[in-house]
Amino acid sequence: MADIKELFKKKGLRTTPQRELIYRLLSGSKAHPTAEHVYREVRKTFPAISFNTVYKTVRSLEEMGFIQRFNTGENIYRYDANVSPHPHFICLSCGRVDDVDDFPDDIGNYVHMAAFATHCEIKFVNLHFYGYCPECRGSRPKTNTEEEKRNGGPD
Amino acid sequence: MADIKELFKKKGLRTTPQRELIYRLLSGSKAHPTAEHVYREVRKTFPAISFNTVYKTVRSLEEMGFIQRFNTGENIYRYDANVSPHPHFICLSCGRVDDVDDFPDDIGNYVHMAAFATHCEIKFVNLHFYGYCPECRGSRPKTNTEEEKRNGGPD
DNA sequence: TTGAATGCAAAATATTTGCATCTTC
DNA sequence: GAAGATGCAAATATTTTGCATTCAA
Repeated sequence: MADIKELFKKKGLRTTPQRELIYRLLSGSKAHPTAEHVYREVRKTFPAISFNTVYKTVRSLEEMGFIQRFNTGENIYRYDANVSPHPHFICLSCGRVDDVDDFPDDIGNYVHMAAFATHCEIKFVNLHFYGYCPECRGSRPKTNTEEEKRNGGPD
Repeated sequence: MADIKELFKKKGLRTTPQRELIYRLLSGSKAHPTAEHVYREVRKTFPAISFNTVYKTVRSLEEMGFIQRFNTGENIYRYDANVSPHPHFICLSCGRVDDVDDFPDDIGNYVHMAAFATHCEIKFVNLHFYGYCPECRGSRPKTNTEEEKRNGGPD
């Protein structure tokens, strides 16, 4: 990876120890943390940091294209230093959010299909899968609530 | 459409005038309204209805599979009486949320692809496209902020 | 009549803004 | 030294819960 200081400079962002650590943490994580998660992690190094600083930092990192922000449907923003288009898996039981690296399609191509179908200018795409991870599959409630929900409604 | 009263009964929901109207409004709308939108609409018929009733009603309609809830990334839940899997388009300028009816793929099939790739039990999928609708395309800011964001970051 | 639905109010959760102080450039 | 970043606090927006009253079955 190129020098962080240089990358920041190119985008007009000053390099502060807090900001550098926040970006490093996000770059080194595949957990798709929320601002709160990042805050808790950064405090191990900067105990005096405020949530507000973390929040504003991830916002500017996102605005400058260093990370992407998305929402899995739990009404909490999550951040991802992997800015290339890729699907996510969200476990309905434990809430983990994983990258889906082996999805056979390049979902970047969906953008063109959607542009053709909608006559809109498509900028980016989100593809989210919901279900149960192997760890949760065994222990989740017997009633397939989610499936029933989807299939039991009127048509 | 089958008799609403019967549909509700099948799911153990009582039929109240408010609930019936809320479901009718959602069934007749392609606008993917928020709870607040529904509230404002229902008040035209029931001026005394509380937001809370609307909120609880859409929640139970969702739990019973009559509608689906999703989040486009603006941290507001939206509701859709079309419970079959279909992509959505979100305009980054005016915020409208449209169905993408002519998307060539049956995105229900993505569920199987994701199950194979993730080794998880996939229950449903969300596919969201972000961009500019024809009405907003001309009037949006000259700087392609969103695109720059996506392409200008580090790799 | 009885449990569910409604209406009102308040709590909880997360995001966002204001401003004084400090730091990077 | 000036513009941007940080830290503290409070405002905002939405979702969610509690409870007394009303209503559908």
